[in-house]
Amino acid sequence: MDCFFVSCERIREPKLIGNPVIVGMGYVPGLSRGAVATASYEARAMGVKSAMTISKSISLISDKDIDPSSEKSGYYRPVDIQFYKEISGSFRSLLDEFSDTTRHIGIDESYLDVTKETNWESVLNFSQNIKETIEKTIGLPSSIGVSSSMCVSKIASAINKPSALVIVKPQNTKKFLQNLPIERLPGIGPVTSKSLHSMGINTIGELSKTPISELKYRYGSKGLDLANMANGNDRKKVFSMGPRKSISRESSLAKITINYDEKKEIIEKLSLDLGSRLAYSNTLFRTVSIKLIEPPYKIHTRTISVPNATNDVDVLKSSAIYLLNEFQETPARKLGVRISNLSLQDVNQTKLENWDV
DNA sequence: TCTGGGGTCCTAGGACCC
DNA sequence: TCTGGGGTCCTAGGACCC
Repeated sequence: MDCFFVSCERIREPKLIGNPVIVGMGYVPGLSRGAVATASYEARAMGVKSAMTISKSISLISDKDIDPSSEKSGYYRPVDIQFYKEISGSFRSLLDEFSDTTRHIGIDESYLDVTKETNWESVLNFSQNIKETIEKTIGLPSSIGVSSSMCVSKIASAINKPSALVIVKPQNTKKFLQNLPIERLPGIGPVTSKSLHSMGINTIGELSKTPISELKYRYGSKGLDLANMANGNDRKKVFSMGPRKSISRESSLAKITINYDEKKEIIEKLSLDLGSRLAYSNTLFRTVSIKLIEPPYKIHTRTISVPNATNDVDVLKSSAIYLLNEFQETPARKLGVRISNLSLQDVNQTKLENWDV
């Protein structure tokens, strides 16, 4: 989806269409707080970028709801993740009608296996049809990339945003990737990118010429993935999502605190929050983790596993608090609780226990 | 540059088992 | 008392993604 959060706001508030729009996390209407989650393309053209502070953004584009007379003005809205999730759901089910094999990633991105289309002409029609249907029935603008691999399709979908349709035929893959910066490859973040630049590798073409042995030596299994992607040999298949591996809750503190009771209270609240999600599913957990971010940004994690899978909220809560004990004196800016090692409750559990007896 | 919330995968070391 | 080879599970941290 193109600037998904903004597009969602435009669905329920059409006056935002065509105007600069900024959706901010931690933003409170009327205050210059928080950071930019998503900016419309009109706002981006005026210099607003993701993750920029709202106050910086307001210095570029003032808030039209506050100052309607201003020449350079746009609309600011807080993130309403529940609403976006609803829209995401309808867009996913729409895509599921187009292909048996879909993989939905995050809130606004999906892969479709369209191998059954037999030629590129039909792929083009198919893709245009999807794009128009999403636009007409849900009101969402989107960009689509088509190729013979997930990796190249992803890059292609992003290369001409917004509202783009890019098809890369197999014989053109090398040429397409050749001069793109390595940052376009999924899996290359700030750390890997810096490391590759230090080796003099700046484009995907240059990466593809680097000996695989060297990439493997420096980056382990990831090095092999990089080599494959750079050569357009990404063999990952589109498959539906497996079961969820972990569930977590975290929250940034209004103020950095060192006080143990305050930290404990937050950990308890997050645990209960997680627990309430378990109550209505038949999910069991075996492992509990906490996360504590110490200023300026040092991440600590502690983990403990219990012998038997459970959905007992008290076990969750007391485990989390037990783990917190090690950080009695540590200042925290953010705290989180996570459960993992998930399994589904076995309906025959009781029977089995009886057998054990 | 500063740092929201929810995830996944990988690595490396340690404990433990046969 | 010293310690092979092969394996599993657990934990802490890091990198990355939307």
